[in-house]
Amino acid sequence: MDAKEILKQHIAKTATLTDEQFDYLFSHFKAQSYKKGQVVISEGDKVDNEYFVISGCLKAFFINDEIKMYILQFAMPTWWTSDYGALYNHTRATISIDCITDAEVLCLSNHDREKICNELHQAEHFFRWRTNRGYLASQKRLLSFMNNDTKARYEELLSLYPQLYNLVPKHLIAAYLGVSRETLSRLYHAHK
Amino acid sequence: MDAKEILKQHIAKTATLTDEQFDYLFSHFKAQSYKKGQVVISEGDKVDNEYFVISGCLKAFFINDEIKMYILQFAMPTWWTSDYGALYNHTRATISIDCITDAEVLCLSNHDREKICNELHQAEHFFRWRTNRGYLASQKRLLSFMNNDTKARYEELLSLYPQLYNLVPKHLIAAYLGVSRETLSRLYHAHK
DNA sequence: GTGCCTACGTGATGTATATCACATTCTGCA
DNA sequence: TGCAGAATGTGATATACATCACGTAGGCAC
Repeated sequence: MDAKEILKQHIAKTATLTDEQFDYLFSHFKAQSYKKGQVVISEGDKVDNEYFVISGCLKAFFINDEIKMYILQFAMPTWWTSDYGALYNHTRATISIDCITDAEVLCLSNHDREKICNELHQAEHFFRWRTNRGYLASQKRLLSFMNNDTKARYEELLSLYPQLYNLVPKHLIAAYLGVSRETLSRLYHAHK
Repeated sequence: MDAKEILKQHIAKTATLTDEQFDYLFSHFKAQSYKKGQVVISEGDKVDNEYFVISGCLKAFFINDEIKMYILQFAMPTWWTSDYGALYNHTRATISIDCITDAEVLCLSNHDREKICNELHQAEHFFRWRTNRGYLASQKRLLSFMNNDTKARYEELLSLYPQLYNLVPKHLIAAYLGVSRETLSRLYHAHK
């Protein structure tokens, strides 16, 4: 299945577009390939695009003053990613994004998204629901952070995304869970 | 300023509606008054409405198996609140909402929101941006949780909402920060 | 193959915070 | 006004986790 078809089916779950409308929408996306390790958005950058993942795995992360990294999102196929704070508010990036594996994405500029949302009611409908789901996921993760200990969050992550365990190095999983790599290692080996 | 005018100005910041369109939108809201301590949504309830706060302060919270409470949101005037997971997915409430002070709200049913979004492109635009902002706030709080210690999060909360300090009991602030009330008390008295 | 860099494991130690227990102060209201 | 319950302060102890230090194993360049 090619990128266009993947996006089409993804959107069809939420919004009803004619083929012509989808073709018009799709004409604003730009395909892009990245190699493992390549940087998509770097802290301080001007942010113009958001990215729809076709294949591979990216990470969106924040680096604090003590050079500690926190991972906000592992972006897998059919996920959207960007520094949305910077994108929506036209500020410089505080979040960086790079590729954990080789990856193919479709880029959509902020300007074009707003233009299309304005032109096509159903596109606006789609993007409203996409954000709804992101909001719910974010709130769920926040609750999990407050309520569960590290071990429970680790098991929750792996049961949700079993492919992550073999795909990404453990210190990145630790950075997602917000614990040190040492603690994660001990947790993993402690219980059988 | 009455409830209708407050909602009108709130929406006008994001979307352009004619007076007729706004009147039509507003006709779907239902005004409601609550007393301090009154429950709006209780865990296990069927959730049909979301709430736009006109006056007062509500809290949206989660109670875990060990009867510990975590506060997801203090809902202040011009904020929206509900158990959005239950509302969007038509499941039973896992989040409860009650009133910290006497409060006035405008209720909007999920059914009516979707109907209006379908009928009025600008309404869909408004709700997309409302959720965008909620998503960004949630992500920011998640990052703050991972990156900052309790004291920094406490100061961040009070600098963002100074009125909270006198409005809500400290054990609720602790439940928002995700620490015990004892720790919050010690933190507060430790530094000067 | 040699050497280097990255990932990963593991022990020792320090620290922030939870938890339990109890004292004190505040507040609504009968 | 006085009282009960809620809110808050504070000490003692336990614990999860960070941090530092060091060791090992695997992949890749040359």
